[in-house]
Amino acid sequence: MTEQKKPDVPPFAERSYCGELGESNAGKSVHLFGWVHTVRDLGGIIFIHLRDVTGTVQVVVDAASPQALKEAASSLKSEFVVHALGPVRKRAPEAVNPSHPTGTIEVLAESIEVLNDSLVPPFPIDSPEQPGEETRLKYRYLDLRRDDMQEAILKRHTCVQTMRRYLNNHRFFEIETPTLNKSTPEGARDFLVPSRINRGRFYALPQSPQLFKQILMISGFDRYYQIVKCFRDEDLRHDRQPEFTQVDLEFSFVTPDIIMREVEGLLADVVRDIRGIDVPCPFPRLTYDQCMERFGTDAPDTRFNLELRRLDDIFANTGFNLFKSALAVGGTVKGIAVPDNGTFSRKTVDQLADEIRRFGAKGLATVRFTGDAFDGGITKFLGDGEKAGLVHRFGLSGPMMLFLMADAAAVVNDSLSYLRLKIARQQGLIDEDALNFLWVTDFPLFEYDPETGSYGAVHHPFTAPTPGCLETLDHLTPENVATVKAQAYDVVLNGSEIGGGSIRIHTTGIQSRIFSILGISDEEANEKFSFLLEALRFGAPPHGGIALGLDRVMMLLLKRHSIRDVIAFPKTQKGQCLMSDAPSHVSDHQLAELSIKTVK
RNA sequence: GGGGUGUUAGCUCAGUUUGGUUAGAGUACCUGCCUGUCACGCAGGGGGUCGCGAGUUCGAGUCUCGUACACCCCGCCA
Repeated sequence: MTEQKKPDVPPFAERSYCGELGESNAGKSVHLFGWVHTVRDLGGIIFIHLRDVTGTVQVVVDAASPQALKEAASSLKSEFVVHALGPVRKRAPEAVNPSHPTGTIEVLAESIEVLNDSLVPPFPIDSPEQPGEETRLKYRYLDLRRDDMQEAILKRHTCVQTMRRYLNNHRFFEIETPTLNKSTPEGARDFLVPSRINRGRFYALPQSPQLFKQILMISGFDRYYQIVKCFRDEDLRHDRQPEFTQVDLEFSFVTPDIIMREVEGLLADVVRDIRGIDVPCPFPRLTYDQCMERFGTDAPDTRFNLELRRLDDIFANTGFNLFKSALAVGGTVKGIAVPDNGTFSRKTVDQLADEIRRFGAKGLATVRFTGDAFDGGITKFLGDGEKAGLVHRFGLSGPMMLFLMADAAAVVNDSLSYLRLKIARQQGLIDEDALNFLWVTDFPLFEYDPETGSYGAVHHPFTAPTPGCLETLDHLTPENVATVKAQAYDVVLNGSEIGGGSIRIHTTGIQSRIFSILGISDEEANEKFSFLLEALRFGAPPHGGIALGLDRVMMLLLKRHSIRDVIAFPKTQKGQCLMSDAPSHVSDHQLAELSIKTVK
């Protein structure tokens, strides 16, 4: 409507950013390009909050403005893309908004040009309230405009920049590995990609660049890293997507200790840049066996206590039949003691007992310690020696509620570790600002499957045993298998595994022995890993590495509840992208080219 | 493969226990008013396949069965 002469192309090169304006810019005329965040039309005066990637700033069209400008301003709607031009000015003291980063200034509009209009957005961009997951994923481009998503994506950028800087400074080389690779039946299910040129053959997307990074060590690039997508076709969880990002590291001439120190330095830098706090290094370390004993899990949350205590000895001669029979068949008795804050009614305890049935738990015994005596629950089954044992084992002094279980070790550990976390949350024992890193070391090398009578690799088949366990390999039994430890380590943050790695086998002799224990024949090994096995014969250096889950690290550092909230374009639990509608059907022509027929 | 929660206006949610008049609220949207707002305010207005499909019933948002989708969990994830 205005007759002002405008250049064909707005002066993008002279752009200023909304969120970077401050009192030091007062008097300067600025060109702003951004989205209309809010419009407040008071009649004679109109306030517009304009938003770009740096934040928002108030643009004001005051009563003295030309009528055309006032009309243009009052016709603005949410999410219109505009070019605003005008001088920055300090606000009057009574007009300052201290809760806003740019609240001390505003831009007095001299012109406002609509570069593009917008439909009414399906949900508000300016509200901290999140729409439903489905709506957010369908309109992901709008969801990503919201403040918390902008923060997540930008901090993720900061995180990878920090990591690259650290790794570059520590003599790591960033090297790419193939995405189209060979399928290996071990581990997770592969995503397959049909080959057009090679009819009937398939590539697999990498579950991790494991073999290639080992090959790079053999090639002499003695420190490698890659921030890389990995793919696993398994069911999704809040912390598992079919494609996810690993920070993948591999070192030559290395001990677990060297790797752990480097990862500690890397994560400490990231935490400093993302959260602005210093993480104490080195991180605490626990062995796998210690973890299972004290927490019932290999990824314990150490932000609170409520540790598990083994009670087998106390109940060795118990008259309580449930415990007696569990111990008789090789089970274990463990328990946790929780401050009794009066919330443990019969109903809440029954509810907890019900929740652990998913782990196979058949029951949950409780007993209350009042401060000087036991009361309720299984009190009547407890002898004096057992009572004294419990007081001593748990260090009971004040009122406590004891949760006791007798069952197979796995059931007891799964159930009690779940209860430990659940009760800690209920009682508010967890400091949500804390970042408790932990190394878990000395994992078992193998796991025994009684159903098939075979051994499997806990980490992967290239993991080196600890030197002291080599002899046991020659007479391995289901009884002593747990004593064979791997040079493998996980890094845990607040009860979530955020990374894991190992020292690799670098000689063919040991590798063959491991394959044979795993029931992998020479032919099979050659068919699957021949290039690695052959490469090991050409002067493979001692090497090892680790991979960190970038999505999980970001989720935890930003206190989000799902890795979906730190991934720009995540998939739903059924593996679909609600925005692009992947996966989709393809044409018969495409299938024919690939020599593929689908079955109903 | 299994268990659980949810699905009502564009969005966030009440209403479902105990079936019963025309299904509500906040917000967003539209119209008008408003000269310092920043969750602007005031007045008015439009907006519903109660996820979908069957069934029970005189009558279903509400009860039953099936089903779709989203989320959480078990299995799975070297």
